[in-house]
Amino acid sequence: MEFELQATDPSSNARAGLITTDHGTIATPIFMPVGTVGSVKAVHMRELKEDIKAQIILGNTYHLYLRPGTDILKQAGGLHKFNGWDRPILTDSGGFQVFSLSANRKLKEEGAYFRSHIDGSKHLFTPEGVVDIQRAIGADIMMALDECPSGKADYDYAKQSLGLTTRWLKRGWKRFNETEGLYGYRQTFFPIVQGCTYPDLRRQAAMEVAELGADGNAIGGLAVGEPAEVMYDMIEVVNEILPKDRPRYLMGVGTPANILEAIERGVDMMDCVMPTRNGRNGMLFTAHGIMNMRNKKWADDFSPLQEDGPSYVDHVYSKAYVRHLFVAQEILAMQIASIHNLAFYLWLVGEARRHILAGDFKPWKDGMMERVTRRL
RNA sequence: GGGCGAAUACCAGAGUGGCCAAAUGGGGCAGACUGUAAAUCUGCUGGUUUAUACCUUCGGUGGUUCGAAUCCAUCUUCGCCCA
Repeated sequence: MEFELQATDPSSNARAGLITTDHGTIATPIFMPVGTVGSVKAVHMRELKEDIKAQIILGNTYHLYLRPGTDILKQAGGLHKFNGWDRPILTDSGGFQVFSLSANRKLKEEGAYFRSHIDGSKHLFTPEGVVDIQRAIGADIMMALDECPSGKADYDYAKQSLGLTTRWLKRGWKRFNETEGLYGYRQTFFPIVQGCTYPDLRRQAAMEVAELGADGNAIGGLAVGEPAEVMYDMIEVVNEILPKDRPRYLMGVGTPANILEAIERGVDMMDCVMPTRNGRNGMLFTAHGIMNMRNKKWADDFSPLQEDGPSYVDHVYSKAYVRHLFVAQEILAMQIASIHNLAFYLWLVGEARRHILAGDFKPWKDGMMERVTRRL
């Protein structure tokens, strides 16, 4: 994987660049739709490409390991062949599941013991094993196994957790360098900076991560309960240290506003379930504000979903119709909402990139902030 | 014409003397959701600007009772059966 830094905004740390993988090029800053089990929920591959204009999607090690399992993925020839997506794929390591399924797990030095949410069976994720699984999945970018503590974790816990994450990182990095991809194309491995909301821990983690010299670096453990301002501060602290010539991936973020703030602070890649999950639950993000499609006020509003929206669903369907579909619990409601939200997210980062290249990102972003946070 | 049964909040439907402003489900309204155990979850849903408070409600009217959605009489409407 290569990264070319193309431009930096004159009045902020926002950057535009190009990531090249064996499955194609990614123009940054980029938002990556989440396709946990190998599917971006409610969205076809064709829609992802043609309507949403996704450049890279996520998969999840935890979910794919449990189902369909590495055996099937190997037989398929990797996830790209299995799900029909021939552009880049990034897989999360399952570190976040260790956090979000915390009721069912136990952390030990050797790895994370957990029970399957599907059938209750017992499993162990080690830093090495998770690399092996991601080799089987065939992700272009794989992630280190980490622990993602709550945004409210105290200092002692955060410090001890970071120690574990760092030791796991070294083991995973070693395994990555000792193995090769199974399907004839290159894979790369991103380490993850943890450290909760504590600047000294974040700095320490960022330095340890930077030392590895990986193709790209991730910032994890944010947007997990801490105030947004704290998250922004942590991004600044970490990005001062992470190398400028490698992409920076802020994991699991976020709202359109979060994304603009992160880009301003030098983040290049982001992912989040918000456009799809909240979309399925009736929430639409637009360039003019946020709409809850179940609200009665849309019942007789026959104007297009978003008149100047980037996706065909914005023009074909009216607000009143989409509200009707949500109220009637029609599957189409979720498809439309997911396509709309993802297309908007991709439009947003595309505009950010355009303005970075043009040198006027900061004023554009400042103007957008009020618009994307407004409640319609 | 006769007999039997039923009428409860937006809908369906419990409740058959006080703990009933009235279960439950649906519907409606609002909120939450950030590396997806989520087409999920939470609240509200007679009125009174707050309420362990008061007021108005269980087809209509009139009774019995300290007290009625619940008992009695009668009327109305609907359903079923007989003619």
